[in-house]
Amino acid sequence: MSLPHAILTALLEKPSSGLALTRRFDRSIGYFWSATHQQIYRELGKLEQAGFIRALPSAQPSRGQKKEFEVLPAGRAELTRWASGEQDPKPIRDALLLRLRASAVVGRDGLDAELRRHLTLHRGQLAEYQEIEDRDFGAATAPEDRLRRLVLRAGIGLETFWVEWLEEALAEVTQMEGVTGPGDDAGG
Amino acid sequence: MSLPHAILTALLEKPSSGLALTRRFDRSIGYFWSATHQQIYRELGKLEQAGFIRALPSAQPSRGQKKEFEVLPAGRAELTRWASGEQDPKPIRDALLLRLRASAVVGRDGLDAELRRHLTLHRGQLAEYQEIEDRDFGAATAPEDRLRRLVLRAGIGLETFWVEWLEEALAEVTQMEGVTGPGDDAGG
DNA sequence: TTAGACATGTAATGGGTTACATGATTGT
DNA sequence: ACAATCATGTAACCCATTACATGTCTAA
Repeated sequence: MSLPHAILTALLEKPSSGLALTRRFDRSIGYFWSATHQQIYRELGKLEQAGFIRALPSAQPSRGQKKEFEVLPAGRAELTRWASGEQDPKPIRDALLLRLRASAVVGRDGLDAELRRHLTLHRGQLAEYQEIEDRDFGAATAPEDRLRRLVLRAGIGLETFWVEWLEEALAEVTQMEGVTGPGDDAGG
Repeated sequence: MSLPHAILTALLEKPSSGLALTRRFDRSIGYFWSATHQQIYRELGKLEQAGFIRALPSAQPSRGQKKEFEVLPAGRAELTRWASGEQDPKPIRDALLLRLRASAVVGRDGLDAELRRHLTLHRGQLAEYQEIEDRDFGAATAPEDRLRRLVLRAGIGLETFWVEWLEEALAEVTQMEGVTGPGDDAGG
């Protein structure tokens, strides 16, 4: 149950409309918690019902009209409660690793191309993060900035890990080239 | 749509009953794709319907009776197709990072305790992985073993990243101690 | 014959994804 | 008038999670 809290955080940082939130979830917040506009609108409705947020008085309540939300004290309290509680980390759930394990059984056809593709994607993401760090956190000292920088550095660390691991994986798979494996149809 | 393929992979490695699969998802496979027994039973039903797997003839079809499954050629073909296709990596979705960002807005109460708790959990998981690597992959040379080792090394790399990042985060947060931040109720 | 472990399954709920629908605003 | 874009919203489907239900086997 993190999406409502992601939205509360975003709205505390800056009151916004549903579409503006969607845009922000495509940028900074989406870097560690993605969401589509449908999820966001549905959740905004629930949060309003629960009394955690309200539409800014200026906004007309009609379809197609912009409608901005702000967080109410109850919403801030709920976010504080959630942020200060306990929550176990979720186990890894990664399809590429699963496909690697499957490749060990049914053969490595197309595997190195896919690894190369992922390597390119992760290098791009890493470059994007590093650009943000250089631009926005040159000499951050305020506590909020330090925490936000920590979050960004997690993204950088994760992408760095993937780049290094993919390079290692490619080296291994390339080395196996020509070697008979199950399902490769090279050895019966 | 990875769970059915995870099950096909597991069944190709060794035909099993639903409960036996559940056990294996708690160990090796679950290290990168977790699933509960309910998910597994439901998916086994679908896979059987689709003609990808079948119950071993020996198994009686009654409730409470063990029922073992094996993969049919169509199932192997489907797994091959899936493993050799393209699939983009999913964006990061991590509640702890979200809570850190929320802490930047509502205050850091209880944050360092939670970071310490996560650090302990990740250190434990890392030790478990390294034990498996030492025990099972002392001098692996077969292609399948190399791929399985690569998967394990991804787990090790990820846990290593988290341990290092959490240490960095703890140092930062400890350094902020006593410094006024939003919602800390130390500065109004 | 009862308790406990083994084994499979149903039901309810909620989140995530995709496709589609509707209205408002702006520029030409 | 028209098209494009902005903006909000509905509907359907699937997956994941949790709680619960049912039957079998084994051994005290």
